[in-house]
Amino acid sequence: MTENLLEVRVPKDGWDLAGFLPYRLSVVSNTISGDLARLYAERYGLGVPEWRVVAILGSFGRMTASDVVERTAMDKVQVSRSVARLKEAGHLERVVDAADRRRAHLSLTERGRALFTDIVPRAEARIERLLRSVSEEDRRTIDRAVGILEQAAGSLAQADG
Amino acid sequence: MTENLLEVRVPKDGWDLAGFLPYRLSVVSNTISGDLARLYAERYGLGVPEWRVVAILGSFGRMTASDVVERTAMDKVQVSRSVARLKEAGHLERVVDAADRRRAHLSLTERGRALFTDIVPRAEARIERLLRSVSEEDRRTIDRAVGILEQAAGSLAQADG
DNA sequence: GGAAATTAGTTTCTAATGAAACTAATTCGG
DNA sequence: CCGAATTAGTTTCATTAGAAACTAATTTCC
Repeated sequence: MTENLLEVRVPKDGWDLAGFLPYRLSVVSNTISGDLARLYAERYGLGVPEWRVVAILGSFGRMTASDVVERTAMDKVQVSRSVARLKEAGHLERVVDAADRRRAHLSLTERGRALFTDIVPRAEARIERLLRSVSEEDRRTIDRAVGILEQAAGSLAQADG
Repeated sequence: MTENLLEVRVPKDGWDLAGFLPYRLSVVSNTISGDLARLYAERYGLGVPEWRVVAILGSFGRMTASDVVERTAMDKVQVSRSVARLKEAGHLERVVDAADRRRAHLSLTERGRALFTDIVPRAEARIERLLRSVSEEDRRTIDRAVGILEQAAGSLAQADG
């Protein structure tokens, strides 16, 4: 009765994509992210990567683009472009570092901070709606599971690819 | 001590993207999918959408493109293109339905089936490597959590967007 | 039976993506 | 110090994704 979880069975001629962890995760994640993406786009004209940069700066304050890359696991091209758009829109400002002029410190402007404090509760509300019918205990299960996966995926990331 | 899981706290001036469920899920999911995508691409010259179509047909046998869309939550454009490439590569064949000539039945060719049976164990092995250090109990936690999320996300999907 | 609506699937067009090359500033090694 | 290597960040370019329009076949409904 060892159920062979997450691994499913090797195909004689029936193997089920729908039971395959990476696939299931991507469907779930895309569905949820898509829902939020709609919120950001419709209401604020903001793409997901931009929102992430806002969220990071809103959460942790001033930092460089490289710091953002490190914290978000976004790639630097995406960060660079998001920053450009956000600056354009007046949501953040760049201050070139005096000591090392390759680097620039990013921080939210007044406008950017307003955006941040406006979005966060709405995003929370979306998640709350999603989890409306999920019990407190099940939420803990989710939280725990994601933590486990983060750790596992982390080791994967550093062990090359 | 109610810990307010997954919801975190509303920003006075500290709200943490890194604790935000959609974000965490997308990082985890992208890391894992990225790893597999590399396998498909390097070894078989196959993109993720193509692989999904192969996996579905390999798992469930003959079906139409619409059926594939329904089972995978991929969009129809992506399915259409994947099918075209797979046909080109000789991995699947299309048989137009006699009764309804808009529809075509897709199934793996010999080659396609060989591809499928070759990939599946390798994909499984990757997942096994990922979960190497994860206990049986934690695997069950993951499985349960993803199931809960699937259900929650499912209700989200049908309640418009 | 035939115009209008629906469905299956494809094509087109634009925007997003990411790898790789590039620029500019800094550090390292001798 | 000064040339080579490194680092921060940007730009270019080719691919990919996805929305919307489109084609073709089939239903619906009067």
